[in-house]
Amino acid sequence: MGTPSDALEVLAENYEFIESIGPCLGFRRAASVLKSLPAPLRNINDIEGLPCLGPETKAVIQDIFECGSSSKVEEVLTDERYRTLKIFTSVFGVGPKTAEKWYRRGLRSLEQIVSDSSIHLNKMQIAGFQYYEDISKPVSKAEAEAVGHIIKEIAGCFSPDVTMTLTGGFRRGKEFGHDVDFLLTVPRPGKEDGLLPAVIDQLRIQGLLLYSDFQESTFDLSRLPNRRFEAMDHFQKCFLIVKLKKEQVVGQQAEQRCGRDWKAVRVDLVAPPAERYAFALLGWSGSTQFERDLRRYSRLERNMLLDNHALFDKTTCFFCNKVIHQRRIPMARCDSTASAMLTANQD
DNA sequence: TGGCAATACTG
DNA sequence: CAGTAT
DNA sequence: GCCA
Repeated sequence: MGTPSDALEVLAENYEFIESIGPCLGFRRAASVLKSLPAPLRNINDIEGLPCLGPETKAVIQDIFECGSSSKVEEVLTDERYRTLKIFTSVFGVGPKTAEKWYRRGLRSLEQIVSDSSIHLNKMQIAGFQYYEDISKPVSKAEAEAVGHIIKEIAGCFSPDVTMTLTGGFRRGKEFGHDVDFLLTVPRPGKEDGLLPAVIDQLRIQGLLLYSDFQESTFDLSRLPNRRFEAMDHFQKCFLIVKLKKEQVVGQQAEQRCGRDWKAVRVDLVAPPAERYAFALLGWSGSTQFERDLRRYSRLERNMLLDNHALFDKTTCFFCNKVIHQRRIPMARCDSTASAMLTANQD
């Protein structure tokens, strides 16, 4: 669409495709700032005083106000290379490098890719093509909740006191997403270890598991400036594609005769130790741009290192653990607080 | 003019 | 290590 | 591309 932030995102994506990371980030931040505004821009003067909006982004926004579109953006949108890379990178497992490689070989469509026997796809890309129709469609909130019921049911069998939280875009209030993210925790320390393998096994047994990539991620504290805690923390996650039966989705009729009664959905599950829940929640709530800016702010402005597990103070060489005594803060207030200094937590 | 989030897995 | 994922 |  023709909103200024969409236009800036197009330019950001184009710079990503030509592997020009700087301008890409510049346009991404600018787009995020516009989305963080309480009300849409009325005219070009409204950008006065906003961060991350310099001469280049201003010109684009001005063009949109004056002409209804920006010629630079329109040019990108009609560019064959941009259009092709956009299609290629829309496949799960295909990034800018692979897309570029295919483009250079003269390939222009997904049909050409799948029918080219000299192309060797990895496991992720095979799943990406196999379920492309489904997983490239947006996931509705109702679908996300239906997936939630399935996972919660299974996880509850493993451990009745499991808690499950919908994160990602849906936690930020979005009505649609490209995947569904859940955080799972059990109060008993160490008990979370077997959780995801058990969930994955059960999904497989029920015939609902279409793709699974399980990751045992180890958080190595000894790598930090502080070598006093030699502890290793871990933190499991998995990237899945699951079969969601349409009858499980509230307010949706299984359409008979023509076609399947299910849809493939991308699902990410994360199982941190209860003690790490706050950091995991922060890290998995997004948006991508918000997470980047938060980490950059931690490091550059506060001399701290933030990741999905912890916040480390480089000045005192201590981990900041106060925040694990969680307070319930509405997302909206988190966002506005943070976006006062950072760019926004919107997509 | 340098720097742009940070980390884990696959092949 | 390069590439993709989050 | 924007900023420190």
